[in-house]
Amino acid sequence: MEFEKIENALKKGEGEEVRIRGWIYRKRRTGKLIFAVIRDSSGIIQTVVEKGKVSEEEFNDAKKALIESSVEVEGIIHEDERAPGGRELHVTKFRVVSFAEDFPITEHQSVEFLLDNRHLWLRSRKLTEVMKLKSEILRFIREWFHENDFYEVTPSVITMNAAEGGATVFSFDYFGQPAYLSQTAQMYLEAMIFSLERVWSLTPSFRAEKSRTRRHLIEYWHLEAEEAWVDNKKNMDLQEEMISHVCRRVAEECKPQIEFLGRKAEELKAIEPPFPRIKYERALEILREKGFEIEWGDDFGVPHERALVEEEEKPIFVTNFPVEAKAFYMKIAPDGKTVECADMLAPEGYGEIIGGSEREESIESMIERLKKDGANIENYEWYFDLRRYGSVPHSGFGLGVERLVYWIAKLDHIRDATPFPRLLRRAYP
RNA sequence: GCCGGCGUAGCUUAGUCAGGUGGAGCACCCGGCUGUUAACCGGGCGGUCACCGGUUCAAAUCCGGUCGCCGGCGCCA
Repeated sequence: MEFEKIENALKKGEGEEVRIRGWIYRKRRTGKLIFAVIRDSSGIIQTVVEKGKVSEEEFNDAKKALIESSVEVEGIIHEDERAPGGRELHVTKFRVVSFAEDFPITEHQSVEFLLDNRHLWLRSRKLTEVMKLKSEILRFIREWFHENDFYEVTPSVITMNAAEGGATVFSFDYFGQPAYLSQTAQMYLEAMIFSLERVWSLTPSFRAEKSRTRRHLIEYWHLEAEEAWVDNKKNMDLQEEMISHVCRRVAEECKPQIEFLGRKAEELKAIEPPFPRIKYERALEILREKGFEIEWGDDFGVPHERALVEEEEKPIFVTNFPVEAKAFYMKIAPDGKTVECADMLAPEGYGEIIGGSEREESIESMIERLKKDGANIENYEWYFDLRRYGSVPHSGFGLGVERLVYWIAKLDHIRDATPFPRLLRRAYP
């Protein structure tokens, strides 16, 4: 007999024989009966081991086996209202594959202890559901790019460019030369649009900033796209279509995962184009009406973003930030003061999930802004070549995958959107 | 980097204000129970009170310092 996934075993009828394998999730004993709840990747089922119905040795093994012991179990499915879920497995054969030692995680846990034991806490229901959801979100993202004529490309994560803005980078010795861990693949993607026109990539990105917030990871999965012949408006159209596609597909296919996590499928179904678009200037007015003291030129902090989206049900775009608040590669707008950029802020106060812009084509304008930042112009020569040989209008955007998961899964901290979070004070396990 | 909080058994904690032999629940072990749902009942095992120094007859407790973690801000996706 083949092993059955627990999900399927639970669908079998009264009296049917099944064989499952997994880990002991909970165990209760009462005299001659042992109730062992078994979990595998698909779900959990209560098994009943009764003295006399299995060999003496098997009964004793079942008695001894602690939580998280791995087991193979055969038995008969019975409907019983006393069982969680109304169905259980009456065991005829109980084999312990490996006896677990005392499992350190018990009913009361602190954040610190769970992070120290992340490798074990990944077995919890919550993280299991989040990891399944993340896998599906990535699948839907890939689905959308494929349907919209994008090529998936694989840029390098090791770079000589100390990258954008003033963001801090991790540096290391590359056979005697200084090199850095990438913060963005954007410039490499820009190079590739001249052959592939529409490209996207999924890479790890690294930020050495000492950020201590619930929405920052030191290492995160960065999804970036770059599109030839596309301006900032069309760029926003693409972003809202992609996000809406992912939300709709999650609502359709991941209902058990999201509802376990407290996110209603209807809330995600309601996410569809168009998303509200407001200019930075208008956002300033809204913030001032809400009592913030904020000057033209200031970038938004967490409280500002939260205030802009706390009452929204869909994500919003904030466009046309002041030139001095954004990176050198963003195209300067006709007004001369702002850039053709757009930040997508997730609703319910979750804040920025995407940053995008139309790219500057004037080499002079970029050099001027890079000099203001004190950057070494020589490092950008190859990038300027992209403007020298048949430049075209183009735009792109970058999305923090964990931020998307954080919002969709309604998490209270981004660390739970990734299996082994790298945080300011933690890179173990 | 700044501000705040916390650190007592494997885990979660009481005790710290007001110095005087560190208690409990969970986990684990032993025993009991033929329908448990975080099972229950009885017993047992388990402590460098984060670390270093000081005050005191006496420090988990008071004082000084160090380290670690958490939360918020700043910075950023």
